[in-house]
Amino acid sequence: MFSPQHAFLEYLSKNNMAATEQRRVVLEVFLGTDGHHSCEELYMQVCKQDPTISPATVYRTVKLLAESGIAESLDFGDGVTRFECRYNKQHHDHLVCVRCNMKIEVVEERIEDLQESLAQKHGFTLNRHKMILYGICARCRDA
Amino acid sequence: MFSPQHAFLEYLSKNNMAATEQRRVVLEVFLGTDGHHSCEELYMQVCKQDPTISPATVYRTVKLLAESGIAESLDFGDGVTRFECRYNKQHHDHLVCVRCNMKIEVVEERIEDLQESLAQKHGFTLNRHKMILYGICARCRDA
DNA sequence: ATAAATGCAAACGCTTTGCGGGAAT
DNA sequence: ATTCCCGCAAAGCGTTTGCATTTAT
Repeated sequence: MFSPQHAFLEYLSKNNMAATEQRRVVLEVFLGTDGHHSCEELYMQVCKQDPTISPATVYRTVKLLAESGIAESLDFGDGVTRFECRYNKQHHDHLVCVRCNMKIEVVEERIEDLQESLAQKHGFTLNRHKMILYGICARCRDA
Repeated sequence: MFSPQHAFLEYLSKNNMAATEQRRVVLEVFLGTDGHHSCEELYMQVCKQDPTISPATVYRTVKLLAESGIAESLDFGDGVTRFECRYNKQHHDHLVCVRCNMKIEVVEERIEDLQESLAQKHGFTLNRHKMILYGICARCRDA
């Protein structure tokens, strides 16, 4: 009832979709790799578990994970869509090191509040936002 | 001395690049269309002025505009890179209506400050950031 | 039995690139 | 004269899709 696995099964049955072995494997791999991963990266992991699963199935399944709210898609601007787990996780933004690509998840309530009032000031009902901070991390600067 | 045209010529000569008619036309079109435009959109405008100019040249020239600091590339997440004029314009972020695609340029100094201190708190030297707020504009909500 | 999901390979949309002829320096 | 640039067409990239077959319901 409170696991992402269960949530996914519920989403599938609610939409008359089949609970296939491939979908189970993709979800398992997705949950097992924390961080922010592309479909290609996930596919490589999936292959280790079952080499007969195709890239197309990974793309298709990850899209379902996003639609069901278990995954969230991220665009760091390098042409690749990445995904992170959103299940039972609070919203956060990202701090990205432009040198080593390290990514830190950050939250700043005051920014969120200001975004909301900024949107309101312009008559907008805010749905969501994307905020990515690019810089150089401490380790790279000292290196 | 203070026009984008001059700045571009200077950038070109500094890098041993030729001041061609095509580059002049692309710059002129870019400066003449305010807002946020894709290379394809710019190409269509360019064609009206000179139908012999190729898409490839538009892509190549716009890239030069970005490298020279006259243009800035924007990624609103729909798979198309757009460009806006950066010459003598202050930094700003964007508010995007997810329904009609209207885009408003916004600035909130307090957010900028909080971003800076948030980065510092994590040991980052901040280079730049991307912030896009997605929502529904007043007109679309009332419609 | 029906409807849906899979693997495969081809197609997609945006963008970049190799090439030979042509233009700027 | 040399270097750089252009237009063209082809390739590149991550991702999506049509199709015939296999699988879940």
